[in-house]
Amino acid sequence: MGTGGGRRVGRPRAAQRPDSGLEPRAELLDAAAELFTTRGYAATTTRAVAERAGMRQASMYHYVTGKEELLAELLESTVRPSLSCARELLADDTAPAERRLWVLCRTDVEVLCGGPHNLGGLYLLPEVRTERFAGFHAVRAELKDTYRQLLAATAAGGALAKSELELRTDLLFGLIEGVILVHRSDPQRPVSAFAEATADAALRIAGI
Amino acid sequence: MGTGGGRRVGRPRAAQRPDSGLEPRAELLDAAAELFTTRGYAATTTRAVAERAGMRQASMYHYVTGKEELLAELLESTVRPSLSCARELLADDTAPAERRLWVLCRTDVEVLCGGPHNLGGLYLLPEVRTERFAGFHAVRAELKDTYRQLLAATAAGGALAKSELELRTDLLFGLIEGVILVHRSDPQRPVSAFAEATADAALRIAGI
DNA sequence: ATTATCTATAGATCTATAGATAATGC
DNA sequence: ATTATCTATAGATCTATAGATAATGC
Repeated sequence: MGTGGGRRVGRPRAAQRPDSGLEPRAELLDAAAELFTTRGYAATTTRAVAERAGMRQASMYHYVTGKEELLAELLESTVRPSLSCARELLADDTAPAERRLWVLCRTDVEVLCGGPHNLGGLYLLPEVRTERFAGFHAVRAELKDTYRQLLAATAAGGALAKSELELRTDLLFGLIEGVILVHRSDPQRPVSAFAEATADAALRIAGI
Repeated sequence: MGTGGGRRVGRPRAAQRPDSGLEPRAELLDAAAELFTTRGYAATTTRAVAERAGMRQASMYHYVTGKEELLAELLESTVRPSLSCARELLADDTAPAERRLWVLCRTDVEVLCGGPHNLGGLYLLPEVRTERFAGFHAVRAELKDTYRQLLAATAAGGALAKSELELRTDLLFGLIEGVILVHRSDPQRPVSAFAEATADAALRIAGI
């Protein structure tokens, strides 16, 4: 028997709503993603998250320890697909580095802007800088380092001094992480074309 | 008699501290800038702002109506210098548009990254999207439009179709607004050289 | 019996106001 | 008298826990 449809163990929910088909924890993550990105993390209460997920505030604690856990999981889940794509591209030596860097940029933009919520916006929250999110910072650092290595492997990048390479990596990665700001200014633009245009721009920034 | 030194009317403050030389309202704005950018707007309490400004929580209400007013004023004060610079550059037809656009980018980055606090980071707060900050959105829109006009006045920009021009303006403006993210990744970098490098990158993004 | 949920609530905030107080100014 | 500040606090939250309840499963 699947998740939906069948009778569920436990006291029924007070507010019955159409079955989303998601596990309760996924419902909570989904609700948190929506609220954190639109209202901000600190401004979102546990009550708002729980009610949007279809349960009462207290029931949320059956699945997560609190708001922080939701944010930490959302952050990491946003970087991980990009990171695994980045690792594959770094290992693949059949294509030129310029092309692989372009593909990485495009993929990243598609992930960041393509989802139902602007999850990429979470990177920008000031709260995220704290120690609590060390796990996220670790995967993010590894992703950024892959950008740096791919850039260094290009013809133009290989000729750069170390500090110049770092600067270009920062600019390039900054454009990609900040792309959500650009996306916000015209959400109607089709994501696939937008991702390609941004990848073009990213390579121009990097001086390729 | 100047602001500092002389005896002041009114009950003395409970916690005497070295005179900052600022008016009380400016002390509050300064404290708010620091706290909003580092901890986030929603996460900052009126108490934290007031105490950092050297007064008790309740005393803050003698100068401002609440947190929102502080944020609104900080936002507008960050854009206004850039906007007046932008207007001058738009009117000045002695220099080529390419050069004027470059100068605007450099100035903007210096303003955003040069201050004692990363005020530019406030642009990114989700709370800012609400109606309450319409004044800020108006000046920001005018600044962005100046970027667009300068870009359209360049040789490369003049050749673009309307939608392509909008896209390039969005990318260019997005890099500048998001530059604070890049600055964060290495705050040690000297601002003036960083501003020039970013202006170079901005023009490359725009396809110039 | 086990489970997922509920209701109720203690304790910890946080905001904004009321009213007192300690200066200077006349 | 005027002013800038203070202390105190009411009212409104918000979080996290305790304990009750209504399902299924055996």
